[in-house]
Amino acid sequence: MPKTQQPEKPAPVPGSAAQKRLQMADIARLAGVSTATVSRALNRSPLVNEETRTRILDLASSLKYSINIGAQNLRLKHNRTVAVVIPYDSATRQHLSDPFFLSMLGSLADALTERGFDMLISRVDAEELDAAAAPYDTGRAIGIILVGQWRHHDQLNQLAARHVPIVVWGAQLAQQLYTTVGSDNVSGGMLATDHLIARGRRRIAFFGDINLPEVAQRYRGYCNALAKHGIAPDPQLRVSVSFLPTGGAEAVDELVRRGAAFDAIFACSDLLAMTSINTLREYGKSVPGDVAVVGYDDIELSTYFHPPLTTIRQPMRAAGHALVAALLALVEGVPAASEQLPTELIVRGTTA
Amino acid sequence: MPKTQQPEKPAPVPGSAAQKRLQMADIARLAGVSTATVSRALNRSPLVNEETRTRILDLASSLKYSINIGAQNLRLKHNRTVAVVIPYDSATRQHLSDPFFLSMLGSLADALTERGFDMLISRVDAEELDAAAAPYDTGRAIGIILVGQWRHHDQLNQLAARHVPIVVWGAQLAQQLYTTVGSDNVSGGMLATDHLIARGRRRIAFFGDINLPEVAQRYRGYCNALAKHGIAPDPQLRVSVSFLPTGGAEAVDELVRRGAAFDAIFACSDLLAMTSINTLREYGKSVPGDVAVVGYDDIELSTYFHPPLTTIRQPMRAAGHALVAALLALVEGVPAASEQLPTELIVRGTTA
DNA sequence: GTGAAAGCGCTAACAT
DNA sequence: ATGTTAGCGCTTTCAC
Repeated sequence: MPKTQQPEKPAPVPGSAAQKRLQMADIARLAGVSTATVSRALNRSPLVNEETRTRILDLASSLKYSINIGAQNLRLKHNRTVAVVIPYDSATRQHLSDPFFLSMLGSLADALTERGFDMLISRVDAEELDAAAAPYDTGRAIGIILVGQWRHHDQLNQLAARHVPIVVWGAQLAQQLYTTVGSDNVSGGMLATDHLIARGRRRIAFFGDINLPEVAQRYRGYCNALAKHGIAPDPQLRVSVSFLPTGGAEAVDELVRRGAAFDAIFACSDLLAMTSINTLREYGKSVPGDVAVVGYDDIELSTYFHPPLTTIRQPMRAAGHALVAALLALVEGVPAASEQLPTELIVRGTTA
Repeated sequence: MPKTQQPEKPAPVPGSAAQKRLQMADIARLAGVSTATVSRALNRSPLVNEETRTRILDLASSLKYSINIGAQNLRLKHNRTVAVVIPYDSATRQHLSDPFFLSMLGSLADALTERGFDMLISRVDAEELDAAAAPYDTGRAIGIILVGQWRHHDQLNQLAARHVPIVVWGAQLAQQLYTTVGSDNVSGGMLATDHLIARGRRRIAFFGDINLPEVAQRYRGYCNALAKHGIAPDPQLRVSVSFLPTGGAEAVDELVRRGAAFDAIFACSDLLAMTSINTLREYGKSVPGDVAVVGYDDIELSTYFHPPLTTIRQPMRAAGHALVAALLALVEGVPAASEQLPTELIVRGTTA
């Protein structure tokens, strides 16, 4: 018996790996060489004889042998996994209802795949944000991409101070130790508001929770644009509303309850814009006739909504690539500057 | 020097792990014990002295030490990672535009998290579906959950024949070696169609690509319901259409081009239903007045659409749990039966 | 060109 | 109650 010890129980308990997985030693035995040679052959080392190499490669592929990445990682102290963390609201524990997130996940998956990285997804309670570092702390992932800054600036700073390689999708803030990638929210807010003003609207409502940094910046852009045209922002027209899908109805109801006159809405997400438009309709208001609406994100459905939604596009593909590039820089020890991606106004039917 | 060898270059290359990560030996040294004791303390073994245990635990937590899961997995031959694979259409390489997928990912994330599993996401070319097994083959994951059966029955059977633990979200088919979890599509199709008939509709169009197994089953349900009321399915009313967001417009256009009279539509996804309704509007047709519409999936937006969408709900939470439960059974070597989850008719405005 | 041996960070027999 | 030791599956020096 070449094997020495058999200490652990071999029973296939829940979560245990499969039983009889082929390993390098098996290939070595079958090829009549040592595991060292198999390893070299598999890694295309020039040291191994042409003939031996092909023999081993053929054997491995006909047996569908794949090298065990866990063991390889351990030996190489390598890792090609990135964790993508999505905070969820612990109060509602609701599913991500915004298609924007899916789009972001898709972009990240693409960007990571292109670079040969795997993507580990985890959801963490937004109130326990330092749990976000777990995949890094345990060595599962080389770094963290956090989608959704919420209002947890301080916790994120703490993570960065611990030297957890982390990149956050969100707004760039003062006193920020971590790297963010986001779209230029101020300019997004301005583009939307400028456009509405150019369409002759003056009573422009703002829908969004300005406690969220990104929304606060969009609001700043909104105010800038108003100021540029000598319009004072009317607090009556700012409705604080969550990103939940009920937001649109709540916001329109609130506006009506306040008795505020308005001829336009700038909503901080397309979903919010769409549900707002549906609610406006119930109040007998037409879009864009009575009320022009601009959304944010340019989710795919916006084109197919009725009327097609004017919106601010965030460049999702670029976002995925920028997030990944920044994270990999951090991992290599290169400080990564925060980045603001350009936003773009997409004019469609809701402001025709 | 206690260390023996220093063979590899320590340069932080791309993808390399961070430099100076704390490990068990460090804690052991600082606590003045052996690594075995640290290991035991960390695993709450009753063998270690109360006082020692607390000392070690305190030390570890104050130093923010986390055990290296890769090494632990290797030693334990354990693994608590499940791969979720989402095929994409290689032709369009398009992002998943359907919120249904996000919802599914959310459910899976929840179900896996509850059971203490991590979720690795990968996207594979739908034409290269055996690449789906890679995370399993390389030992990264203990099994695969594939969301989106498409038309790759044979490739899936091959994977199952290789004993890859795999569970597929989709329809149950004949000659199937792999386990599926899906909703009861036949009954879903019947519920939708029965409901439309009960509302007095007789010329019910069917929108969906019946090359997809799930859609084929829904079509069967549709035909059953029609037959039950002595209505012959009119081929003119079946429009084959993809799940892309342009589908609704294309399908309605096609129907109009055919000159087919219709007073209802059963669409195989909510997205399809919504874009169809918008297109109907462009043709001056009212919903539900001229045309009643039933969708499928009950995505969150359906409630907030205008008019709110009547649809067939697939139980997403249950789906996530069922998929995970089936996979874990397979991993333990227990054959897992395919499962059909009940569907439910949700009546809203589009069939009022 | 190939093999023997050491060790990545951890756990569990087996001592003591 | 704790330490010693072997080894999970792999890669790489160092010998031959």
